[in-house]
Amino acid sequence: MGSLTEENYIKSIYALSQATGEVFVSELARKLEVKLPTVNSMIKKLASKKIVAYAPYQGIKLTEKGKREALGIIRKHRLAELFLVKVMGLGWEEVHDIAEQLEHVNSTRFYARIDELLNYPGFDPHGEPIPDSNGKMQLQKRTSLSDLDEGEAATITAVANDEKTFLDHLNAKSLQIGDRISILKKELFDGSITLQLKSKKEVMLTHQVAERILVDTLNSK
Amino acid sequence: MGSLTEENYIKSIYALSQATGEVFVSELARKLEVKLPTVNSMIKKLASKKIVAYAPYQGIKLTEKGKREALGIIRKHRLAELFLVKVMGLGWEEVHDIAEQLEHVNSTRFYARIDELLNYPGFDPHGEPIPDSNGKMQLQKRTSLSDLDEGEAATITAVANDEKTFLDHLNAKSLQIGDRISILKKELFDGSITLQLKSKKEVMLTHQVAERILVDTLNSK
DNA sequence: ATATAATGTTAGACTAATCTAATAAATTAA
DNA sequence: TTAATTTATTAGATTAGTCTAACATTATAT
Ligand SMILES: [Mn+2]
Ligand SMILES: [Mn+2]
Ligand SMILES: [Mn+2]
Ligand SMILES: [Mn+2]
Repeated sequence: MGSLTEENYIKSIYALSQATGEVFVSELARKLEVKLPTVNSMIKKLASKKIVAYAPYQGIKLTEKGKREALGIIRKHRLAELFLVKVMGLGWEEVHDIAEQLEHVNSTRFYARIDELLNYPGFDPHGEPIPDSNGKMQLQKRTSLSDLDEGEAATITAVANDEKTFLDHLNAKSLQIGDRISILKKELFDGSITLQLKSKKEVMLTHQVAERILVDTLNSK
Repeated sequence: MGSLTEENYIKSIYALSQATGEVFVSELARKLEVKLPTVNSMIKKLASKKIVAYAPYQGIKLTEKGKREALGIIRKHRLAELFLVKVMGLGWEEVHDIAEQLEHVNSTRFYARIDELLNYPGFDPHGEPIPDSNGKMQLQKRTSLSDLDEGEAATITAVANDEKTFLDHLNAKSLQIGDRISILKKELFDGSITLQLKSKKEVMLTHQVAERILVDTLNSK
């Protein structure tokens, strides 16, 4: 087990690499809100621990060991979030910050029990897959709501952002995971979208918001 | 809020001061398993933050501010322990180490919710009083089982030690908080004690163990 | 009352994690 | 293909928390 700081680097490298595969020192510095030389020296340390592969001026890549560590932390984060919602009755908009702390708790027993109480869940409150204890997670299509065309229908499966301000916004528009929606209108000018909910209510979303909502277009009725 | 390290110093100072009022640098060093100069410099820092009062070669005393901080941490520790037992179904012998980590979680919401789910409990799974959000806790008599005489009866109200090995020992002897017991025999030679449980079963305890069991002698029928 | 033991302090060094300033390499644009 | 820009590295400093070695103070025991 590394330090809390190391864990946060590993988690961020994993998150950034999901898109591209490789991560640059500058990206990581931006994400972690530290300066470049700070990241540079931490990366050297993680490289010496065989958690990342790194050669100067090349990108950073997690090793298998690094990936395993990352998935372990992500597993704890997501289990914690679901536990906070399902067992403790907190809102999906307020659990991320607490999970940022709980993900560093070192106790197999604690997390095994959470997993058990939740009946080995596959997804967190934001629709993100929860890695199992071997790091395997269920696949999911991640189509952005902003990529749908007028007339199309879909089910909200996840959100690409855990921040309170974003989720408060969705709460205000009464959008939740699992909701069936259809696209009434898509503005060419600014990409904003008008949806119809199952309740027949109409909601307008800016492109910024829509692109962070992930949907499944299978008519899973 | 101080750092995790500072919080651990504050908690230990509080614990040690419960008996004596004043705490010596050496005691604290022993408890925290660090060397004297380490404590010396940390104490200077805590003094500059007005968390302790300290003059060289005198004892360390928590200020009001320090006491408030200490009680806040103890509150979180004990709420966490009870939550782990009552809501998560863990054993009283395995919760202390997890609570050592959870006590540093910084989230009013998390702890308010635990408090609420447990219905504002007064005591933790080891019988220790839980400070309320103002730092007030219920008084309790703390008579040690080793101070009772032959023939006396009492109810186990608390244990003076949270460690797994000790609690595993009590589990093996089937002793629990709330159990009514009576003293059958007290050996003068080594202070060991033989008890009778309500189930009529007899158990022998060494002095070492008996002195860590706290009882209430009121014949609370 | 002095020696011995126990306890506490100071000085100086180390590691982890951070920073700023200076420099170097790689990329992009003119 | 040189210049400008972006990106990364090195050097050196800082803070938190720890250590060892040397010294100082206080308490205790002849
Ligand atoms: Mn999250
Ligand atoms: Mn999430
Ligand atoms: Mn405890
Ligand atoms: Mn306890």
